[in-house]
Amino acid sequence: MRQRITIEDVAREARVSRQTVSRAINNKAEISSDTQNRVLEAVEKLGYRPSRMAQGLVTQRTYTVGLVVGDITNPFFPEIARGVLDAAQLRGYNVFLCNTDGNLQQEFRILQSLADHAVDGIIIYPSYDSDDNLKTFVEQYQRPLVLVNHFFKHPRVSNVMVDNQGGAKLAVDYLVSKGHTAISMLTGVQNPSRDRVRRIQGFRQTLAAHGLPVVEEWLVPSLDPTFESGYEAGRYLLTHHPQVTAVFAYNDLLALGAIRACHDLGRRIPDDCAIIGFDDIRWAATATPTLTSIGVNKHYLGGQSATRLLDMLDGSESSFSPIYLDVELVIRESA
Amino acid sequence: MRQRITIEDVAREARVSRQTVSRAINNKAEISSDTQNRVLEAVEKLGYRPSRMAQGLVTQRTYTVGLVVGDITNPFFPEIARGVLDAAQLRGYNVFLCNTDGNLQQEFRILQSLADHAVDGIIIYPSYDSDDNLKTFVEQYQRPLVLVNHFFKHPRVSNVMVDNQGGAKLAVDYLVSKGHTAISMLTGVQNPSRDRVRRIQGFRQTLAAHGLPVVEEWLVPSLDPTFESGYEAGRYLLTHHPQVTAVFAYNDLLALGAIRACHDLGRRIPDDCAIIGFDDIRWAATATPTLTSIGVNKHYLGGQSATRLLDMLDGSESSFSPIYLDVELVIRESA
DNA sequence: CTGAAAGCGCTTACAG
DNA sequence: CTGAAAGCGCTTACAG
Repeated sequence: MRQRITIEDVAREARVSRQTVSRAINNKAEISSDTQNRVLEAVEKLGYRPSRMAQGLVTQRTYTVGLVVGDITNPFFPEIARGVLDAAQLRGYNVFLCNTDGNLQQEFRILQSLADHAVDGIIIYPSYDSDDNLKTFVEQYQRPLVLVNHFFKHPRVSNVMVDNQGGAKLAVDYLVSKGHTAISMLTGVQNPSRDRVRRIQGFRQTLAAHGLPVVEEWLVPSLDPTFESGYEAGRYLLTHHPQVTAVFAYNDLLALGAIRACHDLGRRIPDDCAIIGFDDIRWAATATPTLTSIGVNKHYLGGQSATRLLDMLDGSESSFSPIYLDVELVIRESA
Repeated sequence: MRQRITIEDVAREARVSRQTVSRAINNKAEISSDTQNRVLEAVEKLGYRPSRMAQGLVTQRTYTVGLVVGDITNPFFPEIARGVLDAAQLRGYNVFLCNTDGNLQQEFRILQSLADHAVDGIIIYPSYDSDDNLKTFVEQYQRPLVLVNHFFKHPRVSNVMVDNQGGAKLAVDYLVSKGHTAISMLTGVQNPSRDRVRRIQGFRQTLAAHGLPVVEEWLVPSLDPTFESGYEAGRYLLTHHPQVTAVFAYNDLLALGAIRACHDLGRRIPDDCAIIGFDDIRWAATATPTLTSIGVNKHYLGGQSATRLLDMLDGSESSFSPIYLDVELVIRESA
C-alpha cells in the first residue's frame, strides 16, 4: 500500500525545507527562481499534490462550496446546477449538492453539515420560510451566502433575483393581447416561496392594470409544483370553471400537466384554452403542443450565482448589490 | 467576529482534557457515563460541532464522496443523483457532484481534484474509454470506486450493472410480437460507452434470434444522445429508409426526438412507425404520444451505488460481487 | 531568500 | 477511566 506523498517527501527530494516547498507551490514572492524550479521538478517527479484538507485547516479555505436546491429531480434545477458547477470548476472549486425538499428542518441540517465540512460559502435556493435558518446560519457561521430569489439583508449575503413579477406581466399582457379576459392561474403550492409570491402578485397587478377582475376561485393552488399536480389542478379548474379560456401556470411542470388535462377533457389548445408556463425548461420546447413560457437562462443564473459567491470569497469588495436577471416571453404553440 | 468553538473550549467548560471530550463525542468505551454526560452538556451549551476537516486529517475519513456523471442536465442523471444523495445523507455523507461531458481529460482532472479533497470514495458513470483513467486513479489513490455500467476488475472497485442487453431484448421481442420485421435502431453516439455497446449487442442478437436480418444502414448513430440528435437521426432514417416500421432508440431522449421527426414527416405513431426508448425518464410518461420504454429504477440505482460504496468504506467484507439491476418493459402509446 | 518553531483542530497510542 | 505527548499535512509569522 503506497503511502501518501507529502510535502516532506518533496522537501527531501529537492533538499530544501517544507516551508520552501510551500512557497514554491503557492508562488510566493520570497523564493529564488532557481530553488523554485528545483522544487517544482521534485513535485513533478513525485507526483505530489497538496492535501486540500491540511491546507484548509490552516488557511481556513477549502475550495468547496455548497449548492442547496429544492430537488435536483425538478427539471428547473439541473441546468442551474450545471451553471454553478461550470463556474465553480473554472475557479478550482468543488461543489456539494444537497436537496431540501422545501423542508425547513432538512434545510437546517444541511446547512449545518456543510458548515461542519467547512465549505467556503453556500448558494441556496431557500424554502418558503427560511429566514430563521438563514439568520442563525449566517450569524454563527461567518461565511458568505448567495440566495436565489429570496431577499435577506445582511453584509455577508448576496442575492440573485429573477424578474418574477415582470415575467408574470409578460405572460398576462400576452394573453390579454390575444383577446383573453377569463384568465386563471395555477399558483403552485399552498405555502408559496418568495418567487411564487411575486409571480402571483405580478399576475394580479397586470390583470388589474388591464381592468380585468381577479376571480379568486380561478387561482388554483396545488400540493406541489409537479406535472401530476398540474394535471389535477388543471382538471379541477376546467371542470368547475369552464368559462376560463387561458391559464398562466406558476411553472412549466404545472403547465404541462394542465395541457394534458385539457387534452383529456377534449379542449383544444390554444383555441379552447391557452396555456402559458414559466421557466422554459427544455421539455417545454418539445412537448405537444410546444409550450409557450417565460424564459429564464438557468445556466447563466447558476453561473452568476457561483461567480458572485466566489467574488465575495476573494473579498476585495465588501458590498454587493443584488443581481437581477431578465426574463423573456418565448412564444410557442400552447398560447 | 465570533471565533470557532473548538474542542478546547468544550474541554475547559467541562473541566476535562481534549482527549476526554473526543472520547465523549465519539462514544468511545473508556469513559464514565458521568463525565460523558458532563461533556455532552458542555457540547450542547456551547453549540460545539467538531471540524470534519481536522478529524479527517488524522482519521483519513472525510465523510465525503464524489459523484461523477456525464451531464446532470441529461434527465437520466438527476434521479440517479437523488438516489445517491439520499442514501449518502442517511449515513452522514456529503456528495461532490461533477460532470465529465464524456471528456477523458476532464474526467481525469475531476478524479484528481476529488482526490485532492480526500473524498472517501467515488461513484462514477465512466466515459466510453475510461480504463486508463480508472486504472491510474485506483492505483495511485487507495480509495474504493463504484462504477456504473462499466466493468473493471479490481479489489477496490465494485460494479453496478443495468441489464442493458436484456432491456434491448425486451424491446425487440415486443416489437416483433407486434408484427414488425423492419426494425431500426438509433444507437446514440459514435464512440459508444459500455452500456451502449450492450444495448446494441442485445438488439442484434434478438433480431437474429427471431430470424430477422440486421440491416447495417438501419443502425443510425448520432453526435450525442439528445432530443435534437434523435430528431436529426429519426428524420434521416425515415427519409432514407421509409420501409422501416419500428425504431428502438438507445435512450428516451433520442426516442422523443424521433417521435417529433415522425410527426413532422406526417407518419403516425405507432401505426406507421412504432418507437420505443430506454431509461423511462419522467418525460416519457407525459409526452404525446406517451413513450413506450425500457424502465430502469434510477433512484434505486443511485441508492444501491451509494450503499455499496459506503459498505466498502465500512469495509468488513473485502470482496463485493457486482450488483445487477433488472429492467422492465413499460408499454405506453408509442409502440 | 531560506529554515526552525508554532499551530490549525482534531485523534491515537501510551502512561498512570 | 483520565491526561500528557505526538502527529495528521500543511502555512504563517519570525529569525537570520
